[in-house]
Amino acid sequence: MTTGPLTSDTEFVSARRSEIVGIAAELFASKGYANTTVREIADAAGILSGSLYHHFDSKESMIEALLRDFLERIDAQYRRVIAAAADPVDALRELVHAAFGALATDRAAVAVMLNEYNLLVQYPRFAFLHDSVEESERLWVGVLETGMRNGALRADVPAAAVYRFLRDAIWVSVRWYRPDGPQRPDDVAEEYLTVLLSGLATSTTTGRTR
Amino acid sequence: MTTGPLTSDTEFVSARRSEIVGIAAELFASKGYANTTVREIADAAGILSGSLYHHFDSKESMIEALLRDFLERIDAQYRRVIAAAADPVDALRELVHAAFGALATDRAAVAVMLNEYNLLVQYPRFAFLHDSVEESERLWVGVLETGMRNGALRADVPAAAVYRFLRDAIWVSVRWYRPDGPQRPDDVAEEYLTVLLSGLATSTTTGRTR
DNA sequence: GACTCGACCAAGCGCGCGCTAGGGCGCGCT
DNA sequence: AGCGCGCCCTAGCGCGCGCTTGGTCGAGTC
Repeated sequence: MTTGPLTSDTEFVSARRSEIVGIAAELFASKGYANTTVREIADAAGILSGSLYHHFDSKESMIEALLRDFLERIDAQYRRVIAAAADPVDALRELVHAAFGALATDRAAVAVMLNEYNLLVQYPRFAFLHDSVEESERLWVGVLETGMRNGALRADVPAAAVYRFLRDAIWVSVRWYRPDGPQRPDDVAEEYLTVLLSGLATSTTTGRTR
Repeated sequence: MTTGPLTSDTEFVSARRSEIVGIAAELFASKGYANTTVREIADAAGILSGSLYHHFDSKESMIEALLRDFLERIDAQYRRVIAAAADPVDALRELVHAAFGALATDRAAVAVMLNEYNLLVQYPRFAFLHDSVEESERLWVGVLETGMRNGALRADVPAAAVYRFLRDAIWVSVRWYRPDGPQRPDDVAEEYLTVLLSGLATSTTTGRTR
């Protein structure tokens, strides 16, 4: 490594390149990957389209860089909060907060992940998406199952189903969540957790099965 | 109207046209609208790309026909189950079942709606999407608020937030739900309703607020 | 038998896309 | 002063896209 004493041991990428990834991310998030042209990305970056190819060898590698970076950071974050949690319910709470936190700090990346995952994951180049999603599932399901075993969480619904439910409900709220609005990510997380843990019904509700 | 005595009073469209809409829907759902070419749609229909333009005047009008039809039917379905319900909780249960039912009968349309809504709604031509989504929200929120007022549902979370949470969690399950799998739509609906109404926590769980 | 009409074919146009090749320019290092 | 290199420009290639135009064919109607 010849990145000098001030850089970390992670691979060095130019600041300009990271900046362009962020610009592309915003466009991908708002109009979709396929509907975003390299000319639009270049315009937004203040350069010509050809100049993008000094930093990337294709449009695909822009979205790849974006998603690799995001998934790596969210995975590290999940591991951190699980390690620091006192018990499974606490871990679950912190996981939900972490996911909503990502909604604020990485809004564009979450939107791109949500919108383009199904398309991209079909190609070998983006197999890492599938790996990362599976790894997250392993972490969440582990927390849920521990909670079910020790009786803190109800065990009559499969942990994997609960996880899918949660993940989707959280990620998809990127569609309407506005970071400049009145609600902080932690507020939304608490709202979700309230419904998730205690349920919508009151004690007067009859538990009929239809 | 000159559609003959056997057709309903709804606008007549040729059977072939409807068939092609269905074929296009599958492609739009699996690879995205922008990534589906008119040549692929024509191939799947067994004709040449130019021949599509006998039935439609553009690729856009195919997705428009698909979504108009779907939204009209789901709206009618929502109204039907609300009118037939005995109380708000019953209505909520039936709404959830209806939404999951649409997942089975109109999988492609739901997927297209989920994936392309944000893009399409920006164009005046697709303003009807926004109208229809607002109408659905009105219906669901009405049910939720009635339930909150009469004490059957907890009232400390805004009805609109609960609705968004529910809608998203249900629709997005089109990403993993397999109609040919072991789970019937009603099974999944019951699983969702269990968590939704009663919550994940058991009585031993402490209700800490972080 | 003449006519209509819905369904499709044959051939290809023009545009905008992702991407390329080669060159210019200034900053920092020696 | 000279050089290397990171960054960007100029100019444009070729392909695949949505869509068009004019025509063919067969079933139904009187």
